[in-house]
Amino acid sequence: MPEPYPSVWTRPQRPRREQPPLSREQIVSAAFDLLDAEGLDALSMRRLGTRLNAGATSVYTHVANKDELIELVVDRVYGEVEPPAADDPAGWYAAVARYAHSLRATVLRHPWIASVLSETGVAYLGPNVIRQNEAVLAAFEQGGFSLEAADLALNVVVAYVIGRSSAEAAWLAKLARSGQDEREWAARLWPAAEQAVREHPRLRELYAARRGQDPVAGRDAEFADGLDCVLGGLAARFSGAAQPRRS
Amino acid sequence: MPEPYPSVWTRPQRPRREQPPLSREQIVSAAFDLLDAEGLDALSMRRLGTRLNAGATSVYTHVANKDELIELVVDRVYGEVEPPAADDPAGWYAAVARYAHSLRATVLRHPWIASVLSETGVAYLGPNVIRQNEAVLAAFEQGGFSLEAADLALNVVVAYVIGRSSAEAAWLAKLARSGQDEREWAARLWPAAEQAVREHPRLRELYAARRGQDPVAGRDAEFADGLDCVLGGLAARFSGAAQPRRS
DNA sequence: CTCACGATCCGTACAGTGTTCGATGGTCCG
DNA sequence: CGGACCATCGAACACTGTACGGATCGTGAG
Repeated sequence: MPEPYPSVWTRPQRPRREQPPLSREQIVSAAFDLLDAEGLDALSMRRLGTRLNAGATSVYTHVANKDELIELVVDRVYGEVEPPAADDPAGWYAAVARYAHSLRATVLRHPWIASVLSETGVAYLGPNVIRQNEAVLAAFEQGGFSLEAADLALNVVVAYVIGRSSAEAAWLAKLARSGQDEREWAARLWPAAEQAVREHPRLRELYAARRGQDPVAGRDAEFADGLDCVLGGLAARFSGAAQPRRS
Repeated sequence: MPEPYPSVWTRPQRPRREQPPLSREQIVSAAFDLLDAEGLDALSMRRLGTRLNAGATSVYTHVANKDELIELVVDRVYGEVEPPAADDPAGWYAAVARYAHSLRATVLRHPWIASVLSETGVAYLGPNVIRQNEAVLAAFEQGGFSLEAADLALNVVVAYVIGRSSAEAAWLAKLARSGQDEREWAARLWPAAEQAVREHPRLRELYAARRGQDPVAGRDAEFADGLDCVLGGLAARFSGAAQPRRS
């Protein structure tokens, strides 16, 4: 590569500090956009840098790690979840159900988060996570749960919602990567699936029944149904005054 | 680097095909061992190759992708889970509970799987997964669940178990990476945690109560308790004859 | 027996990755 | 005006997954 003629004219000449140079806030936003637009694989420090009109490694002045960056982004995602309102007049059941739906919707809106939640292990100390957990505990208490029962209930609900929507999000992310429509993909999957369940009558029947149904509506309904079961179980055990069996 | 004197003598001379050269089975086993021993980051195609006394890229003859390799390993992990026995005399509840415990134990035995499950989205077509799902469906049917109810119940249980134990596994994996003891780590985390929940009375009380308790036993008990709630909810809704609310 | 073929293996190479380090140069305080 | 700070960034390091092409093998056909 021929070295450019060195003179005042060829030299980049005052790299102009024109942006409010950089800030953690900005960086997290940019990373967030990048993730939403192109998925987890597309987030590299270099690309993030250039997207900020900054050098590749300038990010490290404001963020120690890529991991740390991701923790920050994860908490920002949690910021989109609507926590249950204190003293929801519709009762704890409806409040928690709304929360669960909001949590799932948020995960599905940012499917890349699935691949990351299991590494952070639900970023325990993020301020948004903490605020929401407190609010959910309050909602359960309002419904007559003891604090220990509320804790147990919170963990059950979160586990269910995250477990379920992570799987859904992984599916959506795979779809997005391959750029195909959901029905199209499902069609291509059918032969393999039918082959795989050939010897398993129950699964075969279920798969056959699901054929040709609207997958989105089906998932929504199944989530709601399952949530109903979970909340029902919690209500039966705790609502009113009871204590959890242990401790 | 000085080129070695080229002659018959310096040339490596018949690289001797001595191993039963390679096989998908072998490769998956080696990857499995590597993952268990050193975690997900330690699995690179090159290291896997050398561990097999094979060249770095020889693996690609038997496996198309790293992703494909991981799918295979995941299904092998599922092979360790004990499916519920058909016609368990203890009843569907106990059978499913045993299955849930086995699933969790398996995940915790191989914590790296947490980071991978959410990308594969529960490797839907792996033979082991399918076999187990069929068995669980059977167990539910034996308990009087309709097939649709059994499907719903299966998904609820799996979501709960995976959601919960993924988070636990992520925690364990982080511990393993840092090489520290669990109590040690917890001690280092305390100040930050207490700071974070300062304004949140419920969480603060819960954290304080947990202080100094055995974390392993606590997690086991909480899992069992939560599982009880979930299964209770399912039983209340379906066991006996009822249908799920939405067909 | 010869020879060609297909499968297998592996060295090399490419385009990337996260992260470290040292130099650069702008900004502000004394 | 001097000097201390500090954000920025280019270059470099040790890796990564994988495509490609040549080498080597077992095997079966002629």
